[in-house]
Amino acid sequence: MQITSRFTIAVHIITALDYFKDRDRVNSEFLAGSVGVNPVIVRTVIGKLREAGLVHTLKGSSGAELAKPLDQITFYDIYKAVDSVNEDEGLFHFHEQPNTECPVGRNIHKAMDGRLAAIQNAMEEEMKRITLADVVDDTKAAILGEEK
Amino acid sequence: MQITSRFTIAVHIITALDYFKDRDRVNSEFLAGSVGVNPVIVRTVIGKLREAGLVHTLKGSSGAELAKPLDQITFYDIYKAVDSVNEDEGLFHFHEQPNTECPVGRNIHKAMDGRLAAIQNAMEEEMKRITLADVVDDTKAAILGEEK
DNA sequence: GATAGTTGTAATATATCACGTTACAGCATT
DNA sequence: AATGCTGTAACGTGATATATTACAACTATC
Repeated sequence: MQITSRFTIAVHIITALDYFKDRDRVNSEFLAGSVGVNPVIVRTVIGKLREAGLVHTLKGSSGAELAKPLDQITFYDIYKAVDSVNEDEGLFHFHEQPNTECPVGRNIHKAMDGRLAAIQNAMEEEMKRITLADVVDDTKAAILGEEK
Repeated sequence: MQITSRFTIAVHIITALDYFKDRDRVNSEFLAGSVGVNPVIVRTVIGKLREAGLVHTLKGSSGAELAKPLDQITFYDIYKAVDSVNEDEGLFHFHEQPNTECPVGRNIHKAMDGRLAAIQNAMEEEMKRITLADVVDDTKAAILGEEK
């Protein structure tokens, strides 16, 4: 399994919104051209970012504006915004019908739950350490590095 | 998205193999009854564990024997054994066609790759800290705790 | 050594989900 | 008023996870 590409698409979009912020007509079609997906995908991802309070948009009007400075938007914020993992059930899909008439089946869930949560937490804590400023800075540096 | 239930099924199976090790007829049907899935699923999961060198089995003969002590089998070992995440592409599904004619599209991948790997690594390191002995101990303790 | 039990694995079915695509109402811009 | 854009619904499609049937090859037991 893999975490949905909506996550990397969202990071790509925010990076592009910053990079092209002084250019006009940064609409969903333009962004879709950069990301390489359908414009509807871009609009739905931006919709999720808006719901999460990360960007502001105006219906009928091009583009989107970041709601916070880049260094205050973390990978974790985006990961939550685009529903990367099931909110209710968590990162791990537990088999759904362990047999309650078996002592192991009856107790394995509670023996594992805390540890599965710890693993997911370790991942999420690492995501909180990474900001969009990090990615934008590195992207810009890579672009400058191309010119030789 | 979620990590396949084959992971928790594998942990359940190993726990049951230990718990019921002195009982005969611990075949795939018995295990399937405890886990709550089809016996063929049990046999394929055990097959993955065998390929990874975690258990020994004998074709035509019931059950499986652990190849290592429980405290030397980590969640990470099982996670790798059952192919929980795509080996080649990693935990994150990167959108596949960023536009190479766009400076952002051309550079976003390398600006993100190292950070995505760090997140996956944080998760995997946490998995290496948890052993099957931990889960088996807690499961047995929970079973004993029931008796009152 | 014949019989019954079991594994390993292929083949097929089904459900779910990610992503693509079309369509269009409603709002903004000119 | 005309044009462009967003937000969102609806539907299509391919990939994947899990279930299920079937059976050859092997083991255990009598």
